[in-house]
Amino acid sequence: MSIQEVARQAGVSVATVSRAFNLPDKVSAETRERVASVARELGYRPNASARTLRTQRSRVLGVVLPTLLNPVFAECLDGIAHAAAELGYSIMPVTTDYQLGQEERAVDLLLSESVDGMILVVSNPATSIALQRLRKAGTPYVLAYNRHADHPCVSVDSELAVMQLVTRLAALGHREIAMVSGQLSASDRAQQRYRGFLQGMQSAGLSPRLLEVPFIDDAAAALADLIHSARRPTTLLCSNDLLAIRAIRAVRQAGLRVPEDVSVTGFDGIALGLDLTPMLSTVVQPNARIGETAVALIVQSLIDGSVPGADASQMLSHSWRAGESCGAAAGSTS
Amino acid sequence: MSIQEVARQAGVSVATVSRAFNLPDKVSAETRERVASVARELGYRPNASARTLRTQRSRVLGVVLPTLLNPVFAECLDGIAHAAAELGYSIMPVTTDYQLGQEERAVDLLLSESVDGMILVVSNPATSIALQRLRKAGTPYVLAYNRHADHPCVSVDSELAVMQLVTRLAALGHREIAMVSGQLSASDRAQQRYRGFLQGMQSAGLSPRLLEVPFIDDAAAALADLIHSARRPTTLLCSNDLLAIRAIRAVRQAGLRVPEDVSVTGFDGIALGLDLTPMLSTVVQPNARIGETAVALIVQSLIDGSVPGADASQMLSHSWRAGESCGAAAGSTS
DNA sequence: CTGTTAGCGCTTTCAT
DNA sequence: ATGAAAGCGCTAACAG
Repeated sequence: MSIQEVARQAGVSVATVSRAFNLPDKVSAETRERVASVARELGYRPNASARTLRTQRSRVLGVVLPTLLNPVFAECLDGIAHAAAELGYSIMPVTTDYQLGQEERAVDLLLSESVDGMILVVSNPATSIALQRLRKAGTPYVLAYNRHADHPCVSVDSELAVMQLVTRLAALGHREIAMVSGQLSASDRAQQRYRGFLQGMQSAGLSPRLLEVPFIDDAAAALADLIHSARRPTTLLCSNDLLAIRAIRAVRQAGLRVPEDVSVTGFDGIALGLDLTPMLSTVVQPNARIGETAVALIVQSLIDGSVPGADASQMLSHSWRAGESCGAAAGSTS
Repeated sequence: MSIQEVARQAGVSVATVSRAFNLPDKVSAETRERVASVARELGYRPNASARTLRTQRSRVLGVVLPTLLNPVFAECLDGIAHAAAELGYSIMPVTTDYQLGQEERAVDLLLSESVDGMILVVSNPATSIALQRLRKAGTPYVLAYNRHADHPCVSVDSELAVMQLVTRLAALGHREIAMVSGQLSASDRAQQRYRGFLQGMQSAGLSPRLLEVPFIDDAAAALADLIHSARRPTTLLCSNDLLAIRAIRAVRQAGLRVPEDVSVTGFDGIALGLDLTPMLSTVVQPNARIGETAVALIVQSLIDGSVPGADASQMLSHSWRAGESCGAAAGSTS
């Protein structure tokens, strides 16, 4: 079912059929309707590859993200999908499973697919080879969750958010606060959150402790050790919600209560946290809006014919969900 | 950066460049390497649209699913993404937000994009207009989670799974079992699960109760009512994990314990359920494998040059995750 | 083993 | 308002 066939059956040229769809007012009403009706009858669907080849625009946005198994990214992708659909774009997501090599493969793949732009969540913008190649290619791109002075990024101020959180915890009487994080070297987000933790603890005059859990599957055991350690933390400040949920379980498995014995906080604001008992106390990122904003940035640049620069970066505001997994420090009078 | 440029710089014809990449053994080693090195230098990337237009194969699989906000579908899409990547395919997902109209739009869009095949989760295969159109178009497709005699489906035997679950509950002394479901008319899965419930209850000689929650946001209130009703159920058998998680919260908000006072069971087997406390007792579907299997079916048909028929349907095995949210009936001696 | 060439379906000047 | 024709980048006969 090509445009040729429609043209033939409608008794017009292919150019007219094309115009009837793309530049309706350059075609007489009569012709336009005849073409439309023939097209409908034949079930004609314009061929996107041909259009892409001819116009050099695909109306597809590439998305590179670590995994769909973490609801943070699923929520973000959902936001991307909606915003893209709204603006007439399709999306082509590629997961990297947190593997650097996959980032490059993903970018190459998407460049081959002639995507008009890319949204990516990389491990570390400062060192990403994929990003260098992408920039050289000249395809518009925006980073999500990442934060770096040389690239356009949509993110939240993680550092500030964690500092505020530490302040809040200190006010609740917590003095033994341990941060629980995935591998710090694995992502700039983790590092930013950790920096915020260090600063916050310093401001509060508290000494920081860190539990780094390189492999997520070891989290339970590592957490158990921490909970049973000599100076048991009164708060487990987790670097993300998934970790926090595991931490809550670890605390309870140890026979302790959350938040009465140990407070647990998360970071991400995944929707599921709202339905847990105790409701997850966490720093909420506007995940869907991060995705939507990234799409808006890309599409705007497509309209302008520009490429988003670092100055296009947007810092979206985070918020605190009080939840129920965080309370006053045990034995505190506050 | 086109194949022309590479050809020119390498001093060969475009055909030879094309061969060097796609049919390496039809080209002398020397030429092949020269082409490869020129291509590398120039950062040449074959244009997928041109190839698609020429070969009539895009190596893209379309995916139509309700939402990415439910981890079930995110897990399935993750499986699809991995299997597709493994086989050299890209994916183009479209979400429908459970809206019938969106299913048609999604299918049309993906047909326009010349996807080689589609994997879809529709509301109801029996009545789906999108499916009719898709079949007429002749593009290979496979349904996931859906189940229907006229279409190729990858699913689990939901009916059986719920029957088995009821039997298990009855053995634990539960007699007041209420099923909690989303809108039954909204999906064939919900209906199948409900049928399994009815059959199981009948076999056990128990009288079924149903709480249908049309709008998920009303779940909390509706569940609270049910829990405070005259004959409080000893088990809330939920139609999916998200509902079960909300149910657990509702029970606790009512000042009751799970599972001591009320047992709660789910259906789906989302990974997060493992980390909850109590760990979610649920019917586990192999979500990633459902996606992988669907991909395998499509790709096989692409190789065969066939279109998967209903006889290609696969029923994957489910399992029961005992978890901790389901226990013996209160006051039961078993 | 390599080159020439047609054409996939579409948009877009340039004419008329 | 409409048509003719070129060409986007690639692959696959076909010829040599």
